[in-house]
Amino acid sequence: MKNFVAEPLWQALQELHQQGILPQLPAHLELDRPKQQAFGHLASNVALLLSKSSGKRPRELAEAIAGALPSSPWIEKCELAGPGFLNFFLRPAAFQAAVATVHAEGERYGSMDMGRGERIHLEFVSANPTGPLHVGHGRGAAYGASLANILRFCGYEVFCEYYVNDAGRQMDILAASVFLRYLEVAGQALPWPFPKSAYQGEYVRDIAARFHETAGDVLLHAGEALPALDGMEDGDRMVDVLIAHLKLRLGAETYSRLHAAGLEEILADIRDDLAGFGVHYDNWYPERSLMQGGAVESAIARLVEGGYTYSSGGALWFRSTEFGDDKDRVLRRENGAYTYFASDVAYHWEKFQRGFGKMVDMWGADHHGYIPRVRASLQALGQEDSALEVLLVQFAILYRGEEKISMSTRAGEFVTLRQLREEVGNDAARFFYVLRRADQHLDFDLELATRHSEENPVFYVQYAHARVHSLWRQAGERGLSVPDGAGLPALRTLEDPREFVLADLLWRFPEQVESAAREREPHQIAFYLKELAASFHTYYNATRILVEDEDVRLDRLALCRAVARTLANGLALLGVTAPEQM
RNA sequence: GCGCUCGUAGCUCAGCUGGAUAGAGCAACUGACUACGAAUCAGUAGGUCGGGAGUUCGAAUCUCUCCGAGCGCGCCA
Repeated sequence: MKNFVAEPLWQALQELHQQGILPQLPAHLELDRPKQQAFGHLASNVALLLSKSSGKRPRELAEAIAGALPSSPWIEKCELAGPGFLNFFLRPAAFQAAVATVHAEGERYGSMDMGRGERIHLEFVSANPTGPLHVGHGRGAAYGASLANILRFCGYEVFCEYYVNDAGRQMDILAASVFLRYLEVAGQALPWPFPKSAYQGEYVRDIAARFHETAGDVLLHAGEALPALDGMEDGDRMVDVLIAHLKLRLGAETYSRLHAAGLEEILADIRDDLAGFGVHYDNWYPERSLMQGGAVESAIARLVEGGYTYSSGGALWFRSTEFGDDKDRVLRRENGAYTYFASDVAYHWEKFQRGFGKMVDMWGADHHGYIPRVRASLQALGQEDSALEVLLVQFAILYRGEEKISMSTRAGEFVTLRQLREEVGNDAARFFYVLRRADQHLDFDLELATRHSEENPVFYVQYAHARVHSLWRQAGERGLSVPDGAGLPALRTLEDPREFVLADLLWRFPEQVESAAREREPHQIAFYLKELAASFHTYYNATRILVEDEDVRLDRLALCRAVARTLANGLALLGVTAPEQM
């Protein structure tokens, strides 16, 4: 729609440029939608921007531009206003064209080819598989999946990946936790209370019980001489002692069986949970494969060859300070083990090797201090700084009424994503999650969400969609003719200002999608949908749609149907259903 | 202490690469169903955009500085 004005405006500017009145043309044209009706449908500030380089006063320049505008079937008039704004008023035909465009493009309305098939690697959630996903992870899932949909809609080829941290110490702690519960299941009492630094959740007990069913008592011997933990502080060292004991007593093979039992079961649960939430991945990337495939060694070898490393205190360090990081970072510890950072360097390098020139990572906001070092490593490995984009997602803060609920995975007192989905439903959860900018804290009040779920904005939007379909049902019952898509009405009768407001909003959808994609902000779609639904409800309450006059009726139905189509397209981007009845 | 993010109506939040009188939803108050779904709508009230200074035709938006909040600063992941 902006092209209706942008093209003639651009012609006028070029005309003045050739005449020598404008020494310089703007890099791009910006058209605003003024808040006040008196300022027209679209406004340009180009005269204000060009006044300096042309040495002319803004109003004088605006006048010249207005005079050079070619005539257009879409533009009613162009007025000068304020310090030098150009205010454009559109003809009804411009709005009527919106309805026809929506119907012509259907499910593809709002899509575009901005990305031109560019490949984007999108990594999100990637929670450690040490327990079920909680509501904080749900936010990342909803945000990432919606962003993937939006980017695909804009012509990008998006590859979604979940990075599985299956190699770290946290997994060892899980294995130890499962083992202790296993002893209890087998009827063997622990010589000390279950450690607080181990995973306490009920799910650990369940995994242990199933593991006992398949493995039997063959691991029991390792529980016979458990290390004395008396007097030891319940913390990292205590679990390390336990892990060391287990590895020694069980042997590598049996230990890895125990390790795998926990990992596989939890991972299966996470996959199932996300799939049920409408979140799909193209690949699940195990951290262990980096180790086993030698990717870590080769990435680090590259850093060493490039002269970006040094040894100190028996450890291998990366000079990340050369690329703006606060301090240098350890890649390989004194004990020879690689750090988590080392595998992350390898992981990002490996993504690049797979042909992804563009990587978008979504991390919890508490990881923001981690960005400079990863960015540094990519630069040291010769990649463009812009190759990696990190989006931070604040964790959701969960409330039950006034009471804040803590979400420590180890303590096991968290609300799972699965529980949330069951309580409020997928639609409400998906919509609610993207109703805020990702980098803002999200207060999620369970009591409100469960008790007053009908107050959730998602119902407001879905209701607007259902109302349109209700019109069709009504028309059918009364034997009235309805537009059938093939024979779209000419839309001559649409001329109510409220109809133009709606049509103008329909025009805005593609612009909003583009903006959401560019800024990586799905919440823009959610806000847009609320606005479109509100305008529709207003129109619906003020205007009778199913009137006797057939021309008017068909036009209004076509407009309503275009609204429903646009609502459905937008909801689909957010992974929310568009019901025809509620 | 250093770094990142943030501070907009009673509450929760929008505000598009600075644009013309700062918006929405809840909550409060007043109205609209013998009418296509009242899960809705119309209206009233509510803000020195944390304080101050600067940049310019023009600042919630950019810069600086204070105040306040959250997070991060490990040979953890």
